[in-house]
Amino acid sequence: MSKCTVIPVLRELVRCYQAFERASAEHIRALGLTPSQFDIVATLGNTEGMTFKELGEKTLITKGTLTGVADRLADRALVERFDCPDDGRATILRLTRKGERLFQEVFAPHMAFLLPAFESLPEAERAALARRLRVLGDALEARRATLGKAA
Amino acid sequence: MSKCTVIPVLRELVRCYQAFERASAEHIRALGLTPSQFDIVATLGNTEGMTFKELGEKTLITKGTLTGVADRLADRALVERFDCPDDGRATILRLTRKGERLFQEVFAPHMAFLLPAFESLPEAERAALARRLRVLGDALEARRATLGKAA
DNA sequence: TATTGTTATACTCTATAACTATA
DNA sequence: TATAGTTATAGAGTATAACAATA
Repeated sequence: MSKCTVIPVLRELVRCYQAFERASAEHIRALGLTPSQFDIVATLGNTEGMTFKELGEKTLITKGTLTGVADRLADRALVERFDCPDDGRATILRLTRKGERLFQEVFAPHMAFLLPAFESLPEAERAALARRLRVLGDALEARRATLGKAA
Repeated sequence: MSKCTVIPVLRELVRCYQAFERASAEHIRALGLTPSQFDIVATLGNTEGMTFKELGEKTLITKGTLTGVADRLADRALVERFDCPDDGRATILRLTRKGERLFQEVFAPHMAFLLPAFESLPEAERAALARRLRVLGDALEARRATLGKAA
């Protein structure tokens, strides 16, 4: 019925995200990181580290792939593994000091670069946008959860 | 200064997009298409076809990669190439009848599946969301355009 | 000379399934 | 038995640069 108001939202969501991706891509590659590697570094930033399982859930990267991505970051001494004290099967991945430094050195300039774009919306509208994206995001996650149920 | 209202928008944008991606991924893979291939099919859907150049601009896929993705779709007879009448250098890619059929058979059910999630927002809010995403997307594109200028 | 698409290369990501070690 | 992470494999995507044909 109201498909006519769904398509525009979807189109703008994709377009807006892609614009963000595009604007970020050059910054990321300048660091010598792939998008997946950046995803990991960004997710680990400002945390004490987390298990591969958690990391996989947050980044949409499956565990087999994650091992390889983590290996490449570890080769560059940006992340390190250590045993999870709570569960002998689990491994925790966290940024090394070098990784922390990269994260800090990169994020501030990156946000500063993006900031003017976000200022195209007045503050109140930004808040409203965030709220609605959250509602829609929750609904999309709930919708997906129905997939496993009845197939 | 107002970084505190930027981060939430960014986080929700990413999360919402990823929720959409996740919800779509299983549908797409059920067709035996990769995300990039789906991207091409979706972009070509309801068009007369377009050049590789246009397709690359719309999908963020670089020309070298595009050749390979198009080849794999052509192997499955979902797309076909023909010479651009206006420019001897250009090649137009378009959906075959089989590709059109796939597009039609896939999009209606896919939208029908996603629809309930979008109905989590009343119609007026959906329209507002689309408008703000558009403003932000435009601003992000404009921001990116400044990159090439002063380096 | 510049542009369109292809080719070649080298690497990364990806899904999947089998494997290990813990639980 | 189930779960966390690794390994192995085969295919696909990716950036880049060199190339042919056309503008």
